[in-house]
Amino acid sequence: MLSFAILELLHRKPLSGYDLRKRFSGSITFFWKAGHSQIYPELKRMEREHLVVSRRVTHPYRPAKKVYAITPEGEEALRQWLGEAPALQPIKDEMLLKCFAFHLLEPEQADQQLAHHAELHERRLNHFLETRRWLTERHGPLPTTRDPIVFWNAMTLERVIEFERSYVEWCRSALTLHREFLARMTNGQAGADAGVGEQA
Amino acid sequence: MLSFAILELLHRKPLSGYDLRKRFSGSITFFWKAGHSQIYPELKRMEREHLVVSRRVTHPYRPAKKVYAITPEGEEALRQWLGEAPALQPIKDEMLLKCFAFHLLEPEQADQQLAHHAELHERRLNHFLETRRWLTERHGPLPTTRDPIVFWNAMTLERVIEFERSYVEWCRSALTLHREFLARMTNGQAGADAGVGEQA
DNA sequence: TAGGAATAAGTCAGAAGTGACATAGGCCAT
DNA sequence: ATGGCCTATGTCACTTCTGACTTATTCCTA
Repeated sequence: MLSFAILELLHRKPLSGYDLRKRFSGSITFFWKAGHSQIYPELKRMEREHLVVSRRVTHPYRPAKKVYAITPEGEEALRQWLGEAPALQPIKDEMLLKCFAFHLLEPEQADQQLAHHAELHERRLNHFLETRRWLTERHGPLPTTRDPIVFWNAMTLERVIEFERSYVEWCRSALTLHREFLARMTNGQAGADAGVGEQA
Repeated sequence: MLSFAILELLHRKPLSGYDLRKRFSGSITFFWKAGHSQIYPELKRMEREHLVVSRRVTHPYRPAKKVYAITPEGEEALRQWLGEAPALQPIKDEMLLKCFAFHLLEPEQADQQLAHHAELHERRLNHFLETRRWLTERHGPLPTTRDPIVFWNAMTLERVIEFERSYVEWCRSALTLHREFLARMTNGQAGADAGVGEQA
């Protein structure tokens, strides 16, 4: 999988391992991330398999770098992979796993965690919104682009923005519902089903 | 991480490896999944570390099973983990990675993939909605529960339902926008910026 | 009576991913 | 001149995860 992400980036423009590393912890992080300890060995493997070629580039006052470019074979592999329908991603979310177990925690601690997580996602949301602003400034209003690359970039961005937006919303609504739940518990402590009767 | 998911389930009720495996490919799949080749060794490791204890249970007409139960040490570990704030999950989604590269594909192929993916997520959404119906039938309308376990179960479910809903919506809107994009391309082929003028 | 499904428990090789460690030159500020 | 940051490339040990293979019993159906 990582190899295809690399191929896609190299298809746009030849890059060094260092450049790739910056992308995988920067703009591309929306949908894929990788550390440099994964990238360098992967590039070597890909060169062995002729998907990419490297060229040594020396710079008067910088360490030499190896700039990788995609080969026709690499492009072929990329297109082939693109044609296959991806399977559903399994959802793996530590926060949800914890949420599932929150009944073991003091209610205030659960609230605290929800509030904190809302903040984390909101921060990432703002980052994505900024990226969108930046994209719009460079390429004009996105619904009118004529560049397929910009178009699909924008579509990808929309998805992660929507993801973060709905996550933040969920945290907030869970907080509200939890407070209501607690109020229900302290109000009519006696009858186990009092709340149901009141609502009906 | 897997160990905490296991501890949480064992806290509810002692289970065999086989039972756990069913949960990790069934109801619990919303937010965590694991194969049995992960579960069995993990249980052994956890028993070595005294987080769980196993008891051999023989059954007249079934293979013998090992039923695992959480220990006080295990519960302590679970509570401690629960108290720590989880970090943001990195988003890793093969579909989004492909979407980012769709400019390399024939437009019809991109449409096909989006439509197919919408269907996959819709199917999962329907599955979650059914789970919610089932939960409501058993425990009454969720906003009025008095059981913390049911409450947090419901909250977790709400999140994954919202996730799937927004994913399906995104697929559909991307499809629509893509068709508009293509129309814009074939309409005013000549001027590179004709579309912008028309919109303004 | 043969085969399939469900119950039950594993192993193992390999891929993927993480975090720490290692090295090295140049730039800039204190 | 010393320390910290940026460029630049790597290794290594470890954990996690995946998919395939293995074994055994019982129950039901064709």
